[in-house]
Amino acid sequence: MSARNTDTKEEILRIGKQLIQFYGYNAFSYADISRELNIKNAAVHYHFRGKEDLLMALVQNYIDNYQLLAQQLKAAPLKAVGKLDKFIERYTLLCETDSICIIGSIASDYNTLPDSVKEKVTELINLVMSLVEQTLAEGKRKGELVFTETPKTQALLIMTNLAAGVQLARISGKKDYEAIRKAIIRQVKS
Amino acid sequence: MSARNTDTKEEILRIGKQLIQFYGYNAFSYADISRELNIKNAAVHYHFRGKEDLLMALVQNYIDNYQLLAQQLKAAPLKAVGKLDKFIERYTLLCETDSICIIGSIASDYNTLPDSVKEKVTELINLVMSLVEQTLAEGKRKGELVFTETPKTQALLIMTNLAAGVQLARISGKKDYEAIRKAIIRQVKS
DNA sequence: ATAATAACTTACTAATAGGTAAGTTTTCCT
DNA sequence: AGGAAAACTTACCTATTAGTAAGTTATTAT
Repeated sequence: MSARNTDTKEEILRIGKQLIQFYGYNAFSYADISRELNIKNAAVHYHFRGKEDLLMALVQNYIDNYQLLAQQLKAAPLKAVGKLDKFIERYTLLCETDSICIIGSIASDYNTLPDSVKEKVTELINLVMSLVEQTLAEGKRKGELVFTETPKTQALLIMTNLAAGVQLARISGKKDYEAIRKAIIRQVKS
Repeated sequence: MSARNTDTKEEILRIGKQLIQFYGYNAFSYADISRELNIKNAAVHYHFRGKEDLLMALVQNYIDNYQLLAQQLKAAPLKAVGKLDKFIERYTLLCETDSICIIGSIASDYNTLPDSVKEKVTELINLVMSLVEQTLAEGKRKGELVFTETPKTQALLIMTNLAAGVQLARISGKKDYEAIRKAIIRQVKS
């Protein structure tokens, strides 16, 4: 309750995030959100004019979040493998709640989305990709990581392993995800 | 078969396949199918009682198709890389129509599906995974392929690269997919 | 030729979707 | 204390969804 509750907006984003990662964008409704928060449907529309706006805000939220992670990793006294681990950990957490990453979720519904969202998603992907790529490049330069592909390509391989890894885990179990996770590290370490 | 049209059922499956790979399971309706085929909504229900039954048939269709591919590859006078290429080619084709693989599409909507479908999808994944795994194992045994992971893990890596590769291509373009495709081959060749 | 049946169409449901306009309550600011 | 503005609720609306029952037309088998 904002004038009743100060953070309904953030709560909506929180639930929205959960729903899109668990069910997918086209499989949840404003009713799902309002039910969960014990508010009315129109209250959700008050904070986010339409579903498109909610998704937009959600993607922006992820952008902010990954920008923060990028900063933290830059400042952190961690080796490249440690930084990579920090990144991978996010996917491991998703996996534990049978959720998938928002990029994969949105990619699957991509052809049903308005252009505005598509552009924001491109922004998110570019950010995430360059974060991984730079971590890999830096690690290689410092001799902490070893791989033969370009950092960009290696980043693509890792990202796709993770994104589809959490998707696969839903169906064939978490062991497969764990095998993937360990293999990713092995491929750039050694 | 059909009084008016002999292959309406197969046409429905064809369109259904396209729709699920382009829009996703929760984003298409029987109306989309009937519009495309110039038949009425109820005609689709005549052939497939409900959307669940259609999806079920669709997944079974893929199972049949991959079983056929498995047989063809077994009989084909191809080296392991060639067999792998045949497999990868399917994803490359998907990519060209901005479509994604059915496994990734279903994985994204997985938590909205009935148990019956979930089981069939597991069957499909097991089939596809073992096809790749066996191709890799055989290639390694014959000295045609070189990789350090177990065939099972290497198959997981390749499958996730491809599944998420076509998803990513929707957003960030086909060049990224091509980079992934080439890297997959490099990783097991030489 | 006809009866059975397969393949439909017509004409409906009931439920849910996303969304809006107008009114009400709460909080904030002066 | 008294607005103004923010944060809602109430009460709708229209479109679409999956789905069904009953009737119609075409095909097939006898």
